[in-house]
Amino acid sequence: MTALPSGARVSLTPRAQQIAVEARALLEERGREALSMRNIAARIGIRAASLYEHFADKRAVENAIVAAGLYEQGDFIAARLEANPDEPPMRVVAEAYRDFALDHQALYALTMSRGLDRDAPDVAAAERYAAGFLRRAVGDRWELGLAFWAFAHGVIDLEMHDRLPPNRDPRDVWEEGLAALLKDLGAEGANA
Amino acid sequence: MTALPSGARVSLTPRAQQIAVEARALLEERGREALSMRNIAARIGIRAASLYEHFADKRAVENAIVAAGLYEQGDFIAARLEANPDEPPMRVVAEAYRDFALDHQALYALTMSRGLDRDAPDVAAAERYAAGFLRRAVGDRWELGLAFWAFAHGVIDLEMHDRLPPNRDPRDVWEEGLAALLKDLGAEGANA
DNA sequence: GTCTATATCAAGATAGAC
DNA sequence: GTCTATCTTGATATAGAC
Repeated sequence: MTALPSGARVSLTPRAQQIAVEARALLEERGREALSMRNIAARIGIRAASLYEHFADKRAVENAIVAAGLYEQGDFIAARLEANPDEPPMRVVAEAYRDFALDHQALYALTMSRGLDRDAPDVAAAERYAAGFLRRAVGDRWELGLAFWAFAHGVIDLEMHDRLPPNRDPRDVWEEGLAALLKDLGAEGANA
Repeated sequence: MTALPSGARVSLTPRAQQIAVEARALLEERGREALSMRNIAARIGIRAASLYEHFADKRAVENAIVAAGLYEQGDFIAARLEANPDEPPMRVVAEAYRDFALDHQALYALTMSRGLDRDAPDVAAAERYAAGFLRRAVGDRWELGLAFWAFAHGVIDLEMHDRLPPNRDPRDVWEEGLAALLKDLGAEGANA
C-alpha cells in the first residue's frame, strides 16, 4: 500500500516533471503571485519562452502542480491513517487534511481557489485519489463527509486570511466544530 | 431597529460614495478581474487618474465596497431574524448568510479572499456589526459560533469554485452539516 | 474635479533562428 | 530544447495644466 512516487502517476515528460517540481518550490517559497512564467524559468536557468516547449500555457503548469499536490496530500493522509489505526478514521483524515494545508499554504490556496481543470486527466485522477480517503472515512454518509470537508476548508481558509478573532485560538474553533460533526457521524464511522 | 442607509455609516465624501456604488455595481456585473481603476472610471464617465482625487489607491476603493457590503449583509440577516421570530436564530442567521453570499458572489469573494484592512475604521466597524448577529445567535458558545461560520463559508466557497461532486446537491451537504452543528448547539440557542 | 500625458512595470505568449 | 526579440495587453499611479 505504500504510494508510488508522485512522478510515476503523472503523464509528463521528465523535463516537464522537473519544471513542475521547481515551479512548485517557487510557489511555496515565494507565494502565489511570484508564480510567473518568467520566475519559473529563471529558477531553472532558462528563458520563459522555453517553457512553452513543455507546457501549452501557464494553466498547464499550474495543473501539474495541483495534481502532484493532491497526490501528496492523499499520501500524507494515508500515512496518518496507517500510523493511527485506533483513532476514528474521520478524525484522523480531518486532522491530517488540516495539517497538510497549513504546512503548504500557497499550494493549498492554488488548489482550492482556482477551479480545478477536470478535463486535465491527471488533475481528475488526483482529485479522485484524494477524495477517496474522505469517502472511506464516512462510509455511506457521503453528504456528511462533504460537510466535514466544507468545515475543514472553512476553518483553514478563515485562518489563512486572518479572519478569525485574534483573541480566540483557531484550534478551539476547529475542535468544537469537529466534535459536533463527529458526534453526528456516530459509531458508523468509528473505525475503518 | 431599522437600519440606516449604508451611506450614513461610512466616512466618505458624497462623490467618493457614488464612486464606490458604481465600483460595486461593476464588480457584481462583470466580476472581480473587471474591477480595475480604468473600468471603474469608464463606468462613471471619467478617467482613471481622476479617481485618485477621491481615493488614495485601489485598495481604498475595495475597502469602501467591502465595508458597505458587510453592512448590507448585516441588514439582510437582521431582516430575516425579524421575519422569522420562531425559528432557531442560528439557523436563520446561517441561511441568511448563505443566501446573501450566493446572491452576491463577487462581492462575497472580494470580502473573504483578501485580508480585511482592519486599520480602515469603516471596515473594522462594519466587521463588528456583521459579526454581532452571529454572536447573539450562539450566546456564550462563541467558538461554536465561529465553527458555524467556518462551515458556512466552506460550503459556499466549495460551491463557488465548483468543487462539490456534480452528482450531489450542495443543499444536502449544507443541511447535513448545519443539522449536526445545531444539534450540538442545542436548546441554549433555540430562541433569541 | 477632471483632464492629458506619461512613467513604470509586469504579465502571457509567439516567431523564427540556432 | 533553448535562444533572442518582440507583440500585446493591461495594470497602478503621478505630474502638472485647466
